Amino acid sequence: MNSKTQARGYHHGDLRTALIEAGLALLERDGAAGVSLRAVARQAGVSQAAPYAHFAGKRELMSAIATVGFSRLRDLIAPLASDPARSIVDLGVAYIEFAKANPGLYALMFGSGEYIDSRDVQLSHASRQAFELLAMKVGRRGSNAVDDPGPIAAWSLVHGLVMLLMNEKIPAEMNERLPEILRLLEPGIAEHTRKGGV
Amino acid sequence: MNSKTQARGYHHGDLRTALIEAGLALLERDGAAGVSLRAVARQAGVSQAAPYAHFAGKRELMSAIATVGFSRLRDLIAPLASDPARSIVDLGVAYIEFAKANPGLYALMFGSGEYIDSRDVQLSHASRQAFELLAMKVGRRGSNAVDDPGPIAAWSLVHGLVMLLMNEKIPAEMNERLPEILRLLEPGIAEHTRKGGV
DNA sequence: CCGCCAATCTTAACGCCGTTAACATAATGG
DNA sequence: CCATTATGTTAACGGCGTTAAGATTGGCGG
Repeated sequence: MNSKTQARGYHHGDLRTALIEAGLALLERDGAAGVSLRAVARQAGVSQAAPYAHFAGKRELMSAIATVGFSRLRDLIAPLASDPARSIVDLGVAYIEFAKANPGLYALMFGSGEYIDSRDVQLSHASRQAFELLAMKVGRRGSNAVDDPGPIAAWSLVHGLVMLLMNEKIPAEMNERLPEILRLLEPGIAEHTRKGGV
Repeated sequence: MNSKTQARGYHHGDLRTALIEAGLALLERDGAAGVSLRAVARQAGVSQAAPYAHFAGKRELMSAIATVGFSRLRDLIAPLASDPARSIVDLGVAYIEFAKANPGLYALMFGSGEYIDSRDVQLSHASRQAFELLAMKVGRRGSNAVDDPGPIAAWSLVHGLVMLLMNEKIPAEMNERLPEILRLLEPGIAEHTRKGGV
């Protein structure tokens, strides 16, 4: 079915990709706890030690999976970020929907350094790309995203909401009031943009 | 040295407490990955299966540790929340400092359900207490915290900031601009309070 | 076309983990 | 005072990440 997922002989053909896809599948099926190198290898129809030909260890596999997650997030919000008809709140809602649709993946992407290596080059590059899309809409023009408190506040608010909702720290009823919550940041951002903008 | 930490005979005396304290110590020394039931038991000078006399399994121990974390957080912010001279931003800064001083513990408290049981009675009670202190300062009077978007937005913003800083998704230089970022929420909260307040 | 090399994959083993079962010890209270 | 019960021990199970040693194979230089 898939392009190269059919293992035939001794060699797989595209095991690296197959392992990442198997990891993504296990992540959503059984949660992060269900993702083990051995389980991923099993899922890909390969022996337990085979992944070590493509990844130095578990953290590297997990980082690769998280990188795929950031790419998907970027692809999801890119059209919204460049569409002037979409508001900041629209962007936030789409972001939250991505997290709710892929809870295991999202938790991996933003989890502590236990599973992934935050300094992995591919990974931090992918996460920066996603962030800059957000900043394009939120930030004041002419400043680079990393120095601008506006986008950072927006990302933090949205990310915090997602985490607290997912881990049941705030009640699920709040799901329907997300736009209302996100809007609370708008006056502050507007004021800040006016003060510091071009 | 400690009150009852000195194991003497066959029976420990207060093993439950000792295990939680050992877990807290390992959490900060080696990170969440270094906390295993066996390591905790070892640290407490007791056999590998001894913890099962006090906890049903690893998740229950971890939940107990996280509960202690929420109690500490509550004790830290309680005086600030009830002091009218302290602003919302002061509260947020103190919160973030707690997280930075206890990164392993904080990550456990707000981590996914993999290690802890979010529905644990003690745990959710302790986390609610801490949240209500925040709401006392941020929320509009007369509404219960859980229904008020203001406190939820404030908590989300602060929590998101902490997580993104800890996991190196935003640069560490932002540490010095936290008050500036937190202030971005103030206009929105003020407006919202005026509209819906008593 | 052939032979060799490097990449890829396998099996086997190590120590660590969570958990359970069977048993030992000690504190307590009827 | 002795039996019950809470607390602790040792031993074992399967699963995990990782490494070592060897098998298989695709591809490239001759």
